[in-house]
Amino acid sequence: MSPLVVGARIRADIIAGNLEPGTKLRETALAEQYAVSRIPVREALRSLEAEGLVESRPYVGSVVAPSPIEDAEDLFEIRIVLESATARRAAKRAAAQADGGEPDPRWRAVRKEINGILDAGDTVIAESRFHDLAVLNMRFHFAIAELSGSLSLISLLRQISGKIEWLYSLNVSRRGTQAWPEHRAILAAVDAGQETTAAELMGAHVSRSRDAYFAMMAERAESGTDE
Amino acid sequence: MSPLVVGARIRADIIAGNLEPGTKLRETALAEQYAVSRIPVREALRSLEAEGLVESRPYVGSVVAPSPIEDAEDLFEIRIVLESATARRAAKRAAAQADGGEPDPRWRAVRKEINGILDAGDTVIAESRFHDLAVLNMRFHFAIAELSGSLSLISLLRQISGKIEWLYSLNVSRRGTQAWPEHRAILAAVDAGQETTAAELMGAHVSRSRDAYFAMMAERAESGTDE
DNA sequence: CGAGGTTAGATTGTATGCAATAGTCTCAGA
DNA sequence: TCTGAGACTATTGCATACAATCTAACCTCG
Repeated sequence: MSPLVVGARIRADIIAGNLEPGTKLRETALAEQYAVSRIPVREALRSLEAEGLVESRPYVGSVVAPSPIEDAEDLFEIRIVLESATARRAAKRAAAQADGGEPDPRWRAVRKEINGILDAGDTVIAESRFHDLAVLNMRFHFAIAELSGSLSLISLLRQISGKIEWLYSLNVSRRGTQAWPEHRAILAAVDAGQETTAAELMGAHVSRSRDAYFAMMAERAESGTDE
Repeated sequence: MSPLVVGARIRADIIAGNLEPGTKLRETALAEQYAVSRIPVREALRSLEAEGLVESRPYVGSVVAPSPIEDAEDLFEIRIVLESATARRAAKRAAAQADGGEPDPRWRAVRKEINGILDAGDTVIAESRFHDLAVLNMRFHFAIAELSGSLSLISLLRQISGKIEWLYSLNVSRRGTQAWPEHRAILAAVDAGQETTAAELMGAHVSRSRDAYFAMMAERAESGTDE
């Protein structure tokens, strides 16, 4: 087990629901579970605390934060604005590079990675592997954020997407299949340097994602088990 | 020197400009500077990394992140949506409590703290202590977020407000004096449980703050020294 | 003279052990 | 029986020590 990945494991356990909100996170227990010492565990907890996934109090300990279900609407609204911004900024940088601005070497690498993501998504859809599609979806959105060149926006996306992912964890959405092709349109606008178009497409894309989420929740609520 | 406060000290040094972007943050040096061991320093760096104030790479180290000046517009836009949400949610909870819902004991404490903040702001304005006003301003906005009862929104505000503060650090804005009375109007809407009014007032409030920021920047740009 | 490998130094990552604190349980007293 | 004070225990906070890794200088070889 790699030691720097402890944080990712705990985060995954929280998002997947293996660790329910309110669960006390004892450092020694986690250290033993992941076969490391308490030090990496503590650092992981600090990161998760900053992400809002756990709550910590000095000399008392850390507990899993309450689920963000109550905040779903607000989180989506913020995400719409945030991701519109990343798309707009990415388009702006694309245009700048086309005009012969400073040729960021990482740009081409990320841009190439996106092609791979999109192709992989097509394959995964053909094989109906929905969980993998969710991962690819996240990677696409983060890659666009990386193209924006703004560390601020990237770190905000990290924080908010963790919670959105948590929202979705209960039941995997099947919207991905229909929404996937929209990514290519967004990317085309980015490549063309069309800032407003890129922002609008991304905003609409995320907005539809939100609508699908709430439609799904409503359906779930009707179908009975509200526990 | 209290040891848990190391993170706050480093953050303050970054925001104040004592540590310029790109500066390498060596753990031993920081530990010596604050008279603690490397452990609390490392935990602080993890938090700052999650906040986007520091960039870290394994076995290489941490450097101060680039200033978010380029992202000012996007950050303000996100903040408008975010803080409108906190105000709306706070108003919603106020109405729920008035209707005899579960009486959160912390609510009254925070609500009382806000009164103190507002009064202190009046005093500070009378004495023209602008730096203290900026601190009180932050505390007001965080207190409203706390009334919203949403940990997700609070942690997002923490992250984004750190960057907004960084934006302002170069030259203290004087808008605070004019904007301060708006806080009472926002609070009144919250207390009355008027969700949409609270959200709109907060949105307009933050929006004017943004306008003031850009006006100030434009003025600075005209007045010559662009470095 | 340049390129590539190699070694030494510095820096980060982790483990162990001890100190400090909070929560709890017990027990005496009213 | 209830209340409060005090010690006890579990857990977190931190310092020291060692291992792993990166970077840069240097040396060798073409």
